[in-house]
Amino acid sequence: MTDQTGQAILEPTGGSRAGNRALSVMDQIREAVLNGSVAAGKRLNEVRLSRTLAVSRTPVRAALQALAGEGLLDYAPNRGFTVREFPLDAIVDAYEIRASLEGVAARFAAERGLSPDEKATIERSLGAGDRLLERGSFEAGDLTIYREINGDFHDTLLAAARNRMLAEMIRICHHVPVSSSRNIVAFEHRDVRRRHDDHHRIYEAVIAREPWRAEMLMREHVSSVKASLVKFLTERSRDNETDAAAAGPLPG
Amino acid sequence: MTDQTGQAILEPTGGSRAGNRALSVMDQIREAVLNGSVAAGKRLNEVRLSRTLAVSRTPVRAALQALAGEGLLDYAPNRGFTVREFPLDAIVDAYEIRASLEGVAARFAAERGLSPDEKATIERSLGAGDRLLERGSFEAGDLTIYREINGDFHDTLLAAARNRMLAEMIRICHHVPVSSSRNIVAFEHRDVRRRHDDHHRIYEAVIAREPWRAEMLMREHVSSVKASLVKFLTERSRDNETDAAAAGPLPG
DNA sequence: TCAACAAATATTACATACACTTTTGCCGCT
DNA sequence: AGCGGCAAAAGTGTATGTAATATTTGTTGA
Repeated sequence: MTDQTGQAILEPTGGSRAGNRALSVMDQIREAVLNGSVAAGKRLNEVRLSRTLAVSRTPVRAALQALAGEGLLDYAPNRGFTVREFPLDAIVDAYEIRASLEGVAARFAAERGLSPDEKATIERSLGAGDRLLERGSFEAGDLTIYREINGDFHDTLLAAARNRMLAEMIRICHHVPVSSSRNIVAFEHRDVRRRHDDHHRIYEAVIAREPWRAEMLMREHVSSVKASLVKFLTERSRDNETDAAAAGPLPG
Repeated sequence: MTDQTGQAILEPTGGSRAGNRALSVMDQIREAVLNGSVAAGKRLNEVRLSRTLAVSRTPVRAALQALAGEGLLDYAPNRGFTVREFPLDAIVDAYEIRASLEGVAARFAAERGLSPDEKATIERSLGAGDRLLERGSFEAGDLTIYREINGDFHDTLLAAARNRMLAEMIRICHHVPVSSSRNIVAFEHRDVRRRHDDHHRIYEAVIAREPWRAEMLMREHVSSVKASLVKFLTERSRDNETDAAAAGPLPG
């Protein structure tokens, strides 16, 4: 068992969050888990992690406990923490859950109304998307840009829902390893255009204060992303003949 | 500031979970938070807790971390953990979120089907409820019994959904302080009867493999519980003229 | 060759000491 | 009195040692 793989990716950098090594360590471990550099099911060794990250075991333990709370790790008494397994089923289900939750968020936003700032941000996002899609085809980097635009739209609407529990749950859905949106870039222009149209309609429903229509549209919107993902994953697993359980990270 | 209140409720008992003080401490603190014996917004002092519970700070910190992960506590660097505030709005929203999530769970259960054991459990729950409701009025303790019946129904359907993330999120919704179902017992016979009828219909939809109907029925079902809660809370806050922010625990 | 058991090793659980940050409260000043 | 600043106190963050538990390794006997 040469299990020194993976954990070498983690580097003893000071980390971004000053004044709290536990949080910094937490970010680094989460990053390593999300981008797949530590394999699912793998046991995370405290002392090795602390050596690798050049801190003591205490902040490492704190980080592991917090990440278990986020649902990224499993904990078993006297056996420590392991990277949680996310079979393909669970990943697809996570989209379904997210669709439902973001639907509620859209409904809340439509009920509660948007602040001027939020309106401005969303309208900027919609305009930027329109301009990006005008050309009819994508150039290099365009998908990365659209991902940002897409994130602004969803984040702002979620903020307008004004509910912390909802925000945290949706965040958890986003933090599913492998399926994490940043790993998915291989979408076609037509798909993106249709989703951007969805954004327009959702925003109209929110502005028109039509909560249930907003919810329904948002649900359908996220569900369609799920459908694209499934299509992408099945095609990919047909191409390279690895196992279909979505073990490895997707191509960036 | 006489802030030694509340924490005196916690006792240095060995705790139920053997072999792991952190988990035992976690259970005790959660209990204290859920039943309202430590007030919302209050700061949880590590050293005092460790003295009260007769353990060192290490398992206390672990427990606090985990509870923060459950969403019951807030954490701020260098300032420790505080009991999270749940304004009435957030409590009501939590029911809305739960309605959406349990709806998805019912859909999944209808798609995936129930095991023979699960069918048996649910049918037992339905039968027990029928018998309890036959008399037309409640006696002392009947509501407690029905709470158990109700719990069996929902738990079993959730298990049949076969999705861990969903189960954890719904569990979080259940663990909202004050609103925690065990604190709510003041429901009328007619309400319970109607909800039990809901259970029958939901089960029929699940057995008939009608996922979307099951989802819709479950959503409506949980939403109606929310409505009852709102009615109950507003009436209560009209009676005793304390603040309407639902600060104290509800009468058992 | 394999199973069962025991010693050795590895790893986590807990306690505690020290470092650093925040809060408290006192004091002198205006 | 009210305010600013400094020092003491309290509290959290981190490191590390020890105890308890799990895992591996090695040995023995069938």
